[in-house]
Amino acid sequence: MDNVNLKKLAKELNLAISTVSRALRDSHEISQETKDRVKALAEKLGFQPNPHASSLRQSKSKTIAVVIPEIQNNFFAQIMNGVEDVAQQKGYHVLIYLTHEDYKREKGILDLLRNGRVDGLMISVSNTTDNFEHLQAYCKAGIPFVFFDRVGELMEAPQIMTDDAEASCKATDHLLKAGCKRIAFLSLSGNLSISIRRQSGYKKALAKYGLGQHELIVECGPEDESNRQKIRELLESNKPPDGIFAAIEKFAVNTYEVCHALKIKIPEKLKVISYSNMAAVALFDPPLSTIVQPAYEMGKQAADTLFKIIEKKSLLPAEKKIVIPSCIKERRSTRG
Amino acid sequence: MDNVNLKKLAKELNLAISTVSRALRDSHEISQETKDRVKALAEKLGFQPNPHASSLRQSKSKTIAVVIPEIQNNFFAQIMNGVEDVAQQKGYHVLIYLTHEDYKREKGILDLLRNGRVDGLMISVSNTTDNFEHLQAYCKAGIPFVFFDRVGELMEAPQIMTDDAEASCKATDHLLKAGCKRIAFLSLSGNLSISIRRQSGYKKALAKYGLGQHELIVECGPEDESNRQKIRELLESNKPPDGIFAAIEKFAVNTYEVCHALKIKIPEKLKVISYSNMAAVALFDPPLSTIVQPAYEMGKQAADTLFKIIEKKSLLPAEKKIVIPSCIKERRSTRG
DNA sequence: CTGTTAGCGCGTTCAA
DNA sequence: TTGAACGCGCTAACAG
Repeated sequence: MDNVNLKKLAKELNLAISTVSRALRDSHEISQETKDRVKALAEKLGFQPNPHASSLRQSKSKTIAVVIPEIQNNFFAQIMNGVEDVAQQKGYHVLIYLTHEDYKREKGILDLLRNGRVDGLMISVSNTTDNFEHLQAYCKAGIPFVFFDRVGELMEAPQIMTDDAEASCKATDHLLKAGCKRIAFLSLSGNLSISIRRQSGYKKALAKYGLGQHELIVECGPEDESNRQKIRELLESNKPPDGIFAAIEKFAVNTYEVCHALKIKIPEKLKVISYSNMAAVALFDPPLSTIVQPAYEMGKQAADTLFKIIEKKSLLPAEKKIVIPSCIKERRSTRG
Repeated sequence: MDNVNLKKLAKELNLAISTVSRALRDSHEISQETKDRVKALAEKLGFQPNPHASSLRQSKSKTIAVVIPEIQNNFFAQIMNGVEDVAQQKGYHVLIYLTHEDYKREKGILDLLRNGRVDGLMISVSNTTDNFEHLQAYCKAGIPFVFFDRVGELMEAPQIMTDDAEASCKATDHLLKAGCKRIAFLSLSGNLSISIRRQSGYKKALAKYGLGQHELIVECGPEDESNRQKIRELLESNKPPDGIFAAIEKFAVNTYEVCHALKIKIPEKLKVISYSNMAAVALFDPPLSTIVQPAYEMGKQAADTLFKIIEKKSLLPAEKKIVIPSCIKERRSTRG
């Protein structure tokens, strides 16, 4: 079994447990010879210190948690990639939790993480989360945590996000320059700060062109069929839009599905642009113009920031709110 | 801080620590009145037992690990989804580790997991893994673990996989029926059992049509540019294939990229089918025919099986090797 | 340089 | 029905 522990090593070597412990941790107060003997045996028996014992002793778990709405979305997958890279390099372990956009689940998960299981956590909140009480507790207790992408703007915790308003403004501007007169914005329902910022960018661009009265916002959600229904109604109305800006990838896919079904030509009849991190959008019919978020980079930054807090390094004001720009990738779906 | 522990509760209530402990675990030897008092205070103070202490005490971590090659692949994302659902329901935590198809990394991760950090683990091995010594150790130690998809066929551990040979045979057959005479198979390099089984299905179908001498196997890897290079050479050779069967999604994407660049018409000049779990392939130009693996189901099954072992339930022989069928989704890329 | 001792917080004896 | 005491495996303070 796995009962190869310090006690066993100590007995085998006729040393005290603490000596073995120190030898393995390269303490300067142990002779080289002893170190060598200890390490040789540890290697031979494949010794691995029991993590729970050392966590208990040091109040340090060498583990962080990542709480995200879903994983079947390239954006969050890339985030995980970035986080895992940093964590693996730091010798940390990563717990993953999915909220499925459900506030209750999110709260339940956070409750479980309040007693030392992890040294810190990063979260992108669910779209049904409309209060932050479950997170306030962490703030007060001084437990390290950071927000990324879907942040709690009014909270003290560090936030890693993208320039949603600016990018959305540019995307809308791009549609307008491509000739659109009536642009619909497919928004993620709920009161997430990113939704609000993306909407505001959209509105700002319209206003700039004097089209403020043509705002057309459709709230979509996690269910494909319901989204398609809404989009179909929109496109079959007597004043259909000639451009669609989808706040998340899923809604662009739903739009394409409806257009294919209704034989609506993109970009001739309808131009489409969307937030998305999927590389394969370049192979869509037609290739989809996208706003690409630097997801991997965000994951890394979020992890780096979290580790800085964990290691009690003080954060500069500029490090408490990191905004990384997204970039627009123009493709055929918005060709003028 | 988080020092709300048994001791604190006990002091506050004028009870012994052990009494509080038992009350919270609903021991039958505690009076209802005491239980109520204890639970009320625990609730009020938001008590959460220290997980490291109980793990240490009970040699049970309530945590499992999932080791996968990458997360930025819909198949593995769906696997995670299935696993996480089961785990969350069972009150377990999920650690995620990415090997990036690197044997060394895989071995390093497994070494870290050998001493009680997790109660069990599931793994889909990297394609550079050609020996299973790092896993044999688990077998011998009797630590619960299961393989899924990329399994170690010769090992004792339970395996959850799909009918690779049959599905690949059917996919090749489908290409042949669509009129292909010369089909190339884009194989994942390395000696994974899934690669071998997928190849064998491909070969079997060719043999059935008396085309055994036309086998055309191209080994691809994780690097896009190198894959595109190989595919370009293949398609520009003097005897180019009229059908391509991609063993993994990535290679189909690479094929499409090359075809778009070379203006090779799919399906007129070249028919393409691929393993893939991406829903958006239906929006490709042209829509891509795919072999879809029941990834979410596999993740659930793998987790279920793992928990059965963890809970010391004996496994029926039929549960030690679970094969779930994939299904073929025909789309325009293979139209005859 | 090495050994002895004392907890970390919990669950589980054994006693009362 | 409750309490006192022990130990899971490890690290750190204190001796020598």
